[in-house]
Amino acid sequence: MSSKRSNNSTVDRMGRECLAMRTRLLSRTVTGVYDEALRPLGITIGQLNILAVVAKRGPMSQGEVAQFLSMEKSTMSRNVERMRHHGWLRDAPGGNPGRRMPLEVSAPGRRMLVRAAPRWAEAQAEATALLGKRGAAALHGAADTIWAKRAET
Amino acid sequence: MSSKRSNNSTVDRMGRECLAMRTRLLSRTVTGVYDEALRPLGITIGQLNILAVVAKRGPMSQGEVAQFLSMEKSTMSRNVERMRHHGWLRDAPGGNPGRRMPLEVSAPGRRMLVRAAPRWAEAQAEATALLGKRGAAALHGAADTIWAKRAET
DNA sequence: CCACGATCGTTGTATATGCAACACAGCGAG
DNA sequence: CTCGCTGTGTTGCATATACAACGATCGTGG
Repeated sequence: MSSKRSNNSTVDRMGRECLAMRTRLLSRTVTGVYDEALRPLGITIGQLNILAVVAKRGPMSQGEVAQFLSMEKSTMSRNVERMRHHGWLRDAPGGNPGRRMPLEVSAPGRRMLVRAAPRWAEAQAEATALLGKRGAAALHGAADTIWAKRAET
Repeated sequence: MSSKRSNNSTVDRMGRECLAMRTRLLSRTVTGVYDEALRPLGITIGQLNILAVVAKRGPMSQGEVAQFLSMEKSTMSRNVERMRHHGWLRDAPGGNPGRRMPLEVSAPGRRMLVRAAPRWAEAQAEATALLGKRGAAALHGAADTIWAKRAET
């Protein structure tokens, strides 16, 4: 009977304290804020992040972008495919097929960055307000912790 | 020229401070910890959360579960469909077709909860270690904040 | 020169997520 | 009673994510 009670309390904790449930709630909510702000431009926040990274750091292969953002290479592959079709990314000179293919931001991609910047800033402000300044700061800290641990590998 | 510099610095912030990028990194990482622990059982952390909620709170419609977990009704619909096929959830008596259909956890569902409980606890401990106790606590707080705001609506 | 291993990117399959449109049943106004 | 509204769930479509298997290429050892 005590084991049954113990099981029940674990089930209770699963429905109330689960960190996966909570991180996913945060991710859904925050992503929604940005995607709603960016929807008129036809770009998602994930794609905008990739665009900003490549714009800032210069030509890099999609594998390097994936490692920098801690994303799966297959997710990155499909994102790059869509962004190529939109004309925001293109091959940079210097790549060999089957080998590392450096990417760079094209002129339409730079225009998109310029148009998206104010909307991103609004969304960032809204998300910060939603989480509270303390919550937002804590989230930055937690992400930095993860980032550092993933960089070790 | 100052406007150009201002644009560049916004692009820089987009690639470094974006809250969506960070919440999604956290979500991917933490979800991976749980899903890896649960993979031998053939259940995902999202489905386990639903199972735990229904087990704890008794028969409820999928709409109620969706509202409780702040999930889209379509996401819930497809999850419930899969969980029905696995035999973990079934219709509870008292529903009318086209109207609210209460769900309950079946015997196989309860067995799954029992088998998953220790693995969930391990994953919870691993995720807490990954985030650090302070990070985990901050994440709980941030999720509570969001939860409260979503409940208002 | 060739076979092997390492690296990089793609593709198949499955789940998660969101928005929009739809189907369906009950309820209330006229 | 019928029409239209509301609440509930499903489905179409698109993106995000992960894992596994594959294909292509380069470098190296033989």
